[in-house]
Amino acid sequence: MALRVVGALRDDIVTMTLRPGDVISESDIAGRYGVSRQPVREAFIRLAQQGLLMIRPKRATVVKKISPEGVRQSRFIRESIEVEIIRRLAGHPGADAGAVLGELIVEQEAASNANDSRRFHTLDELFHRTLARLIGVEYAWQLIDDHKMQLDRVRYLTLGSSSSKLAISEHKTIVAAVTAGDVAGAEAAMRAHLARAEVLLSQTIAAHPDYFE
Amino acid sequence: MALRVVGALRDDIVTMTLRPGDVISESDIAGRYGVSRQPVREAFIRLAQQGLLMIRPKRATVVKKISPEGVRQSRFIRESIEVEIIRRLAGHPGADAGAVLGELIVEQEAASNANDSRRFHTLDELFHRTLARLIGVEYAWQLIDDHKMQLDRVRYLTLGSSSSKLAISEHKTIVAAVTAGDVAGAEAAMRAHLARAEVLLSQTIAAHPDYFE
DNA sequence: CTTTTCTATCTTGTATGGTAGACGCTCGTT
DNA sequence: AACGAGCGTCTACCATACAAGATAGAAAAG
Repeated sequence: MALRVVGALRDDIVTMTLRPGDVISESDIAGRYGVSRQPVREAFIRLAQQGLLMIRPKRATVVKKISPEGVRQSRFIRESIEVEIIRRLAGHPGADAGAVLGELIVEQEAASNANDSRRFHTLDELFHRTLARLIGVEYAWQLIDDHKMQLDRVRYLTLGSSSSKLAISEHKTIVAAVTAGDVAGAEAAMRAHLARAEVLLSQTIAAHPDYFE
Repeated sequence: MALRVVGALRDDIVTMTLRPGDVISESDIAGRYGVSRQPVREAFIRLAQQGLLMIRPKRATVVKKISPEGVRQSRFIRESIEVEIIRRLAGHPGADAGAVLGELIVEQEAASNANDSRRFHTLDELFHRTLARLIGVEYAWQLIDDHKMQLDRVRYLTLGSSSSKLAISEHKTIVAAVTAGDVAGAEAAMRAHLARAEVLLSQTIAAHPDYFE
């Protein structure tokens, strides 16, 4: 049941129901979920290790503000790994890689046309995860996923401004380069695709400066 | 004081004082360190999140066996990031990069000549961390450090077989390529340097099969 | 002798009480 | 009026007690 608290709190944080800077306490959350303080405490520890909370001994626990530097370095990590993935994939593209990825893009177009940004986000994530799976490093994506929570908070603030058409176009470019075995082209396309998150961050900082440190 | 337990247990695990597969319990560790069960429990949670322990509900807690697949993927992550680091560094080598790294290599040679493998290991780690710092992504190295614990357990099993001379030679090759601005050469040197860990893993699995899953 | 069932014991999980530290407010002093 | 000291209150932290599940071994039945 402590895990339930973890999930609930994490959702509240990434959906900005609990906003950066908000102060919470073990007793507070315990009463809100009808459990004891102990499971809440353990949930706090888990979330603090994931960088979502900041436990201040003897004082209080606050929802961590988003660190622009941290987001920047998370982006660096993601770009490093995804570039390596795409290079290896373009170097040895499996037989069914093009088909599997193409199928995903079709679904993304459907979601985009239906203006279902939530589903598009899920499919976008699945696209990148599939790239990792195709070369047998799905665990690596799991790592990215952990560090992506910070960026997801940013993304949630700018929902609706989803330029899904552009993203789909970039996905197509990537897949084309992969199936053609064009390593350098695939790498460049991936870097361009990921670079768009940079402007997203700048815009969000300007729009919500109090959520950042 | 819970953090003290975390540190002590982590040291015991990476130094193989607590071996993979060993069963421990909260009460056991609590009595051993003269504290209550609660701090120990929180320490277990932290170490479980770091992949060193496996909490089996209502049964027991075991020191996680080393997953060859996990080590392999950790190596993939590390190689991805370090290659990206070295490429950027070779592309824009700072003025003092060569001097700083050269100084570290000198110390490594001293440690190697003195057969101080413990100090050499520290200096080796510092070398790679410095590479990250030189392009402003020290946080990225911190990530590698977390995932490196698994490999450190392997490394501890094969202490003494440290081919430090070879490592130093490879470090020199890397630094030379960086100062020369040779991006491709630096990348190749780094990949070769990291690839040696692969054979280390195979040898260790053969020598201690019961420590792996 | 084999198999099955039940119980004793060990484990983690949860709840609650007490402790020490840090902040903020009030009251006293200058 | 302005500043400082003291006290109340809130916090995370630790210790203890209780509860529930899972296993191992003994005992009983076949």
